Formats: sequence, C-alpha cells, structure tokens
Amino acid sequence: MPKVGMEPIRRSALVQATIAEIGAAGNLEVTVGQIAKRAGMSTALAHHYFGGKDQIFLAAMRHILREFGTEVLQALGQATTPFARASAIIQSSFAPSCFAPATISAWMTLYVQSQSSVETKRLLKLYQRRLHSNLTDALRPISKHPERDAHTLAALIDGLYLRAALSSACDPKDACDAALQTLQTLIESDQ
Amino acid sequence: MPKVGMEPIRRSALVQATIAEIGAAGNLEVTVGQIAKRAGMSTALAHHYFGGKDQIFLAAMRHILREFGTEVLQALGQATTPFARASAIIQSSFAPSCFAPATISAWMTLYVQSQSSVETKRLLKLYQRRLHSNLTDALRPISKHPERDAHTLAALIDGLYLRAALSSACDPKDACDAALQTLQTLIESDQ
DNA sequence: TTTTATTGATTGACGAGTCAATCAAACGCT
DNA sequence: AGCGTTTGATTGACTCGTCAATCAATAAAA
Repeated sequence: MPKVGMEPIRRSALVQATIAEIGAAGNLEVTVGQIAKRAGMSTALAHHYFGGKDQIFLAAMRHILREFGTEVLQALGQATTPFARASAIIQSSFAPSCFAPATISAWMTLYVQSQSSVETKRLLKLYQRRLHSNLTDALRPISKHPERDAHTLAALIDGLYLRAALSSACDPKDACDAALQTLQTLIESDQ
Repeated sequence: MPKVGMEPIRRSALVQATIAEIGAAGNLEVTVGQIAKRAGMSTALAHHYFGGKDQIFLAAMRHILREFGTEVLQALGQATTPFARASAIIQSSFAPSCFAPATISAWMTLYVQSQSSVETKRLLKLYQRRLHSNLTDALRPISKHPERDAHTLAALIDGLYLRAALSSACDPKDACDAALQTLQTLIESDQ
C-alpha cells in the first residue's frame, strides 16, 4: 500500500474532509477522529501530516480563502468597465459557493476564532484588506470618495452575507441585489 | 449559610460570570467549572439551577440581547424626529457596551451557535426582526423605500460592527459615523 | 420534618496527541 | 540482477487529561 508522494494527496483530503465535517456539524465541535475517518485514514496519520488540530483547521480556512480569492480574480478578469469591476466583486461575494453550508460554517468559525488565535486573525485581516483594496481600485474612477465607499460596501457585503447565510428565509440573490443597489446609490450621490 | 431565595441571585451571578468568562476566553471553550468558580459556587450548583451547560449559555445570550434591547428603547425615547430615531438606533448599536470583549465574544458565539442550535437561531432572528422593524418605523416618514433602506442599514450595521469589533485597528466611532453617513445618503437619494 | 441550598467526590465518556511496530517502495552497492 | 538499508506511509493501541453530569450527604431555614 504505502506509495511515495502521498503527502499532498493526504493533506488535500484532510482539508476537504475538515470543511465537509465543519459544514455537517455547523460548528467547531469536530474531532480529529471524524475528520480522519471521512478522509479515509487514521487519526495518527492526520496528526503526522499536520501536527495538530489547530493546524488542520488553519489549513482549511486558508483553502477557503484562497478559493474565494481566485473566484474574485476570475470575475474581475472578465469585467471591462469600473462599474463592472465593482459589480463583479459584489457578485463573487454572493456566489453559490459562498453559501455551501460548509463554507458558511467556516466563515463563522473564522470570525470566532480570530478572537483567540492570532494566526486566524491574520487570515481574516488578509481577506478584509484584499476586499477593501479591490473595491477601492474599482471605485476610484467612478466615486468621489473611493476609500470611504469601499469601506461602506465591504461592511455591507459582510453584513448582507451574514444575514443571508444565517436566516434560511433571506436568499443570496436578494442580498446581492441589495448590495448592487447600494453601490448604484453611493456612486450617484455627490457630497 | 443556606439562605432561602438564593435562586435568582445565583442565576444572575452565573449569567454574569458566563459573559465574563466568554469574554476572557474569546470563544466558547469555557467550562462549567470556570463559570461556577467565577460566580463563587460549585459546578454542582450551577447544574442544579440551570440543568446543563447549554441552558447557561442560552441564558447569557438572552441577557445580552435584553440589555441591548432596553438600550435601544431608551435611546429611542429621547428622539423626537424620525431622523433622530434612526440615528438613535444606529448609535445604540455602536455604544461602548457593545464593544466590551465579553459582548463581542457573545455575539460571535451567537452567530456560530445559531447554525446548530435552533433556540439560538430563534434568538438571533428575534434581534434581527426587532432591529429591522425599529428601523422601518423610523424611516417610514423620511425614506421612499423604508423597508428596503431598513434592510440595507441593518446589514450595514452588522457588517460595520463585525469589522470594528474584530479589527483592533478600526474603532467604533468611525463605524458609527460611516453608518450615519450612509443613512444620510440613502434618504437623500430618490429612485 | 419538609424543603431549599450546597458541595465534595465520583463517574463515565470522550478526545488529542504519542509511540512502537509494520509494510513497502526506492536507493545504493557489488 | 541480487541484497541490505534507508525512508516514507500507516495504524492500533495506549496515555493522559478534561469535563459534563450525577449523587449522596450535610446544613439550615421554615
């Protein structure tokens, strides 16, 4: 059985399983045993490759953030006008992939953990900085207060996401529309 | 020692201690033992009065929500104009008491837990409904789309709070100003 | 004597992390 | 090609700690 070069495969499987397990549980009450089982290996192997539970969770968060990042980048690539760029950022934030139960749980977890784990806080800030700078760049040509409007829109995106993700009633489409609508309003207003 | 009528005192002390302990830990990794110790009693007594850990946490959340509710109500009482009412709601949401470490942790906890606990989800929805309806009432006389703007503002408040609470850089005052600014912009714009 | 308050001690479960042992592939040497 | 040797993969079993929950016992008020 033991084939060489298993490490990347195992790590990836573990990350995948972690996300799935967090999604199924809805919170961080997930054991290394559960994760390892879903990934088809022993707990000892999970520890062997990651060193500890914290590392496994961190890797899962990084994975989600990276995925989201590439999604935004891709959407930005297809946008030509500044307004389209801003819209693309917003729409990426409300893409279906962001609303998979596992992704939602991972985000909430990120928020909570960022209070007690410096590394998690670093990850969260990274995401926030990137979102803000992307928005600022897009808004510069079309807003009188690019920085300020970017800040407002970023917060609005987070807030709308929170509501759409947590209340089963409110759906992603509406949240996205609300954000786009506000974008419109913001760039139309002077002052 | 045993005096009659201890129940309300003990319950209150336990709730208080729970909030403090969650604040100190930054997350839900708080044991009944720690809570009971801080509240000056044995774990057995904590169980005696609340029945279980979940109940203790729920009681703590309810307490925070209730406190916040009265704060909003009080601020609303002093406001005379519709605009002042909307401002009051916003300002209450960014009051210093909302940024005590314990309160922040409790909110984050509320978000996470609402995914796996129906009772917690109920609490969260209650808060969201109340915020929305308060905002709608205030906006009705001054906005062309009271419902829609209330929804946007509510989400914006949540998002700004999240950012102010989690990034030590961003401070409550700025977040509040941003929300007030957006309120202004929203009611000034037609369409 | 019934009810309420209170706790020390205990139980039972669970979970993270470790370790020694096994297995097989690759590697190097002749 | 044949033969040790190293190295990576893998796990079952185990340790150690923690923690929620329970219980039996005590003490005082009503």
